[in-house]
Amino acid sequence: MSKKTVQTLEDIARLANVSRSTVSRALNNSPLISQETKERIQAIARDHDFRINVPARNLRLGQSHTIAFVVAPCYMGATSEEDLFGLEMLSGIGNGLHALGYDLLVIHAGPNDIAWARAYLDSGRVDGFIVMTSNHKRSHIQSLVEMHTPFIGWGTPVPNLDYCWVTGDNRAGGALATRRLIDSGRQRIAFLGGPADSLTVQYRFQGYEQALQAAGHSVDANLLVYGDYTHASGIAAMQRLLEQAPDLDAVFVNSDLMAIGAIEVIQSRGKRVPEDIAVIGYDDLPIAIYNNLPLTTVRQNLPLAGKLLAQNLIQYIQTTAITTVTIPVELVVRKSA
Amino acid sequence: MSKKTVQTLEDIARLANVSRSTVSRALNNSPLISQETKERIQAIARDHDFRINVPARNLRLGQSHTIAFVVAPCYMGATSEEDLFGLEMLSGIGNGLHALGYDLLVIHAGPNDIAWARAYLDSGRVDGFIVMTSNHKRSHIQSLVEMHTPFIGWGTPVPNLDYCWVTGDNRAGGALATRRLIDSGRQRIAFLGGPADSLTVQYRFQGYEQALQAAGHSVDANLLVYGDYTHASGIAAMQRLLEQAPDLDAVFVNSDLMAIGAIEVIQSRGKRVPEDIAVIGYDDLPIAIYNNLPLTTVRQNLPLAGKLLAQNLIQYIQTTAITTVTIPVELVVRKSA
DNA sequence: TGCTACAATGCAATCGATTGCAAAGACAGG
DNA sequence: CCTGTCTTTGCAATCGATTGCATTGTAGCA
Repeated sequence: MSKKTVQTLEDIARLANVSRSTVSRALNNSPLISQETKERIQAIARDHDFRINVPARNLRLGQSHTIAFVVAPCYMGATSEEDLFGLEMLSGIGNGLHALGYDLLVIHAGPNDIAWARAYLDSGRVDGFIVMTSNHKRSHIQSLVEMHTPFIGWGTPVPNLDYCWVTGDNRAGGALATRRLIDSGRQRIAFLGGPADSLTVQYRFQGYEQALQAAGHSVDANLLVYGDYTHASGIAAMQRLLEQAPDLDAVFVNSDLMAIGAIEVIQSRGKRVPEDIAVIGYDDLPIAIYNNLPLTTVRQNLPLAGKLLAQNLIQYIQTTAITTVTIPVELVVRKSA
Repeated sequence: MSKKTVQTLEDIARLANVSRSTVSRALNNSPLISQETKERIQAIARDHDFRINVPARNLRLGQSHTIAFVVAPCYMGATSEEDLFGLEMLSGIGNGLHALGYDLLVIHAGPNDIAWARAYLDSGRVDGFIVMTSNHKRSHIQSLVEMHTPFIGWGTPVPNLDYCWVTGDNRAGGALATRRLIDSGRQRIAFLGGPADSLTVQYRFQGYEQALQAAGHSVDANLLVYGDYTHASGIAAMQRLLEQAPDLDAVFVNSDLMAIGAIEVIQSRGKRVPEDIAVIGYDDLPIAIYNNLPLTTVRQNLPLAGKLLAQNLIQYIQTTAITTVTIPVELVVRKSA
């Protein structure tokens, strides 16, 4: 690409007949410079559309003004529940960072090490990280915290660890879905969860439980079943559910993928959705919208999440203030419930 | 994050009792340094797990060793056909770049300007760009070429413009799908395209045409109809198609989203897929797999595409050699055809 | 007029790595 | 023993921007 004539502060300085310190100060809006000079210099810079050399500034300032978004290395289709909306989230993060003058780097890292953290930090390429909590072992998150790595997590927080995070309100999500089912007159509402040992799932269950109790129902162990977020596990879990409780008339499923599997099973048994059995999913992925039977599902505000991740991480970097935020969740009503 | 004791070349130099030039050369494996010293220094660096300061090196070298992936700013659901597989592609690109020692920056840019190019280049933050051709006006791609911007495009190349690109083989994709339909005995095969003025669509049509002719069939204008890749347009187009040619028994659709819409229409008219009308989509998005009726569709090898984009762009930056590659495409046979 | 105070600007060091050139040491040939 | 050659290493300038401190200029005040 053809080089411009005006490349450095020095060049501007020459044009303006001042020193390069003055130019630097003028462009940074320092109060040391007279209004007049400031405007003159800024005009010159604008006219030659001058772009400051970011690496040089970063070197001098000892920071990179860049944040890394850490993603799992391989996306063989739909890996984890929280991977799927990566791009949508990335967009929010990108905008949030951009507004604060930061750039967004994407790095790929396996769940098996956290060497990337030191590597990227020590080499001065990034100032902090955004990680999907679910992609990392508990112990890794803990290491990050212990090394005082500047990072923020997306997803259900690891308990007893002081770090910045943003998460969707799983309890509210569970309650919202369950309440909808109750309100539409369902009596036997099942819970088809993700992995039972996942906190995320436990919170959703709590929401489910609370909503039931608030309506005078109680939870029936026969109506509880767990999968691993995949389509196949949704099918298997739904089959079990129908055996344990053939009389169920609704099911709150922890992922859209499992929900679609569940619907297949229900329909193959000759029952109708939602007339005989209502189904609510979670995540609001594209597959929920364009499914043959559009899914009623729980959606998180991803653009907002991205923005908060960006803002709070940078706030942490600048002030070491630890913020944690739980963002609201909404029910998208379509055809399945 | 706690600072390490060994941070700079100077620190290593002190430990090894040499000058910092020697350390620099040793770590860069310069032939000027004796094997012995080299190993000694490298060992020290390793033991203190030293990470070189990348911004400083980049400043000195006048390059950033960073590539920007340009994505459209807003993902309101399924914007453009080629946006959806962003993350999968990103993964391939990331790996390709990483292998070559480059980092991956993500920048958001509207289709309405290309100021980002100059801004990022002049500021020295990136060495080149990867852009989705379909997200930019022809004139913008042309501007990029004229400014000698180092970039590579993904998607059908703009004609008569010399630049690096990687694209899926649309002609082959069209032919592959059509041949499959012919081979399974279909007689009246329709073409439901994306925008008629898009080259991508025209190539797919050519594949369709060639396959028909090779089998002794010819193209019937009544079997041709166009949409804009969206679900809604798929529905509308399919309705038109069924009016123009009620006797059709197969349709090759240019996107999975439209294909799903088309199937809805077909089924609502009381016909069966694939028995009465076979449907083949394009892209192999998750919605194709998990659709109620899993879609037979055309898939591009995105991880490969990403890797090639990375490699060829860097090759171009280093040698200004313009490479263009058309990657193969495969048919994924599921239930719809 | 002379002195202080302050506003505006310039000088030069600095961030950390690279690299052309100079210098030092080793060694062989005469 | 001297000199030329070659290998190995160090010195110091450089990339471009920031910033503490010194300097210049100007105005205010007695």
